[in-house]
Parts: sequence; C-alpha cells; structure tokens
Amino acid sequence: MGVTKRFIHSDYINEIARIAKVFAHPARVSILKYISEQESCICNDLVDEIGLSQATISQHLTVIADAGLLKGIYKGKAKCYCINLETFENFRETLNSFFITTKSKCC
Amino acid sequence: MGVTKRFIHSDYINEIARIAKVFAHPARVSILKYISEQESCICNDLVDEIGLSQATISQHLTVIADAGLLKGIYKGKAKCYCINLETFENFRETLNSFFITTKSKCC
DNA sequence: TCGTAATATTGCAATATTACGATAATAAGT
DNA sequence: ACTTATTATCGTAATATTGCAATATTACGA
Repeated sequence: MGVTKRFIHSDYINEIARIAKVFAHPARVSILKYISEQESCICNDLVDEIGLSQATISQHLTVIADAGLLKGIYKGKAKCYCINLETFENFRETLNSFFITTKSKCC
Repeated sequence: MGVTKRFIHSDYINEIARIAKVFAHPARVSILKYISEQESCICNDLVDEIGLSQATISQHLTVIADAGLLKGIYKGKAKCYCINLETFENFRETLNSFFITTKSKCC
C-alpha cells in the first residue's frame, strides 16, 4: 500500500500529474519565481532569500532540474541556474490545454 | 522536521502550490477528466472506471471537493459530481498567469 | 421500517516527502 | 597543494500521502 498506482492511468494523465507535482510545493514555486526575477542567472543566494537550509534548497533544485526545468548549470564557485524556457512553456501549454479540454467537455 | 514551511512564503506562492497539489496525483487527474466527459453528471462508476477501491476514490474526491472543484453534490442513492467550472477556470488562469509572468521575467 | 445500493469514514500499513545537520565534492584563487 | 566558497549527497527524523478492508452513514424503494 501507499504506492501511487501509475500503471492504471494513461501516459497523458501521468504526465499532467508529474508536471503539477513540481509546482505542488511552495519552496519550488518560490525558487522558480526568484530565479526568473534575476537579471543575471547567478543565483547562489536562494538560501538567504528563501528561509530554508542549503541542503533543502539543493534537494528542491534537484526536483526542478529532474523535471527538465533548469538549464545552463555551469559548474564553478557559484552555479548558474536558469529556467529552461522551452520546457517551461511546454509545461504551461500542457497544463493549460488539459484545463481547456477538460472544461469544454464538462457537463 | 518533515513539515512544509508554508509561513515563509507569500500567500500567492502558497496558492499556486495548493492548486498544483490537486493535480499532482494521477488518480485525481483521471477523476476530473472522467467527470468532465460524462454527458449527465451522474458519475457513480468512477470506481469501475479507474482501478482503485471505493474508499480510495472517495478520499481523492474529498481532496478535489475541498479545493472547491466540485459542485452539485446531491445526496441520494447515487451522488452527482460536477466540476465547479468557475473555480476550475480560476485555477487555470492563476496557474497560467504564474507561468506567463515567471517566464517573462526570466533571464 | 427494512433492505439495499451508493458513498463516507475509520484505522492501519506502506511508501513518499520534507527538512536539516554533517560531510563530501567541486572549482576558483593563492 | 592549500584554502575558501559553493553546491551536492548522506543519514536520519518527522510528517504527509496513498491505498484498502472494514464499518458507518445516507437515501431510496418496497
């Protein structure tokens, strides 16, 4: 028990849930918003900006990166986080079309 | 530990996460999609349609309802589930504008 | 009111997520 | 090579989520 039964749902349904999950935690939403607001893409102060430990921020960044939402991660003294706008826009369209088609077919 | 620290984020950030969480499980996405596809709004066969127990479906429905996404719940032998299209559309717009504004300010 | 069908709730087990301290790894500069 | 700054990973604790069996509730019809 306790395991999400993904195999009983279609790929499309699972994809919607997978995308939504990235945004389902306020820390990750904050991180994305903060990165988007930076002039340059050097964002080594997420820890100070958001009130969570460095380890926790790093974990959330991994989740965001695993979803394909980060790019331009150059290793160095400070890492460079940028949102992968292609994937980000893709997520927006996928979610939005889910809402639109679901709404249109609703009773 | 283990508790999401909502108080460190703005209401707006928490709202985005709260909305996304509803769609962050494939069972709930399936339920919403299925309900939207019904001609009438009598949907007492979700259990047969999705491969989960009646108790589990009921729990997911509660989550969806608590978010304000269900309406027209008439008590009776069979309950009647309809998506609250106002809230649903509101969620779409909130998420979509988050994507758009976050994207537009990105480096 | 009694039986039946449909849905909700409870209790519990299994797994997932969140958070952080400690520590390791990485890269730049000296 | 050594130090320093930054980020990643590991280990662990606490909480949340998922799923289902059992049971309760609800509403309808006979």
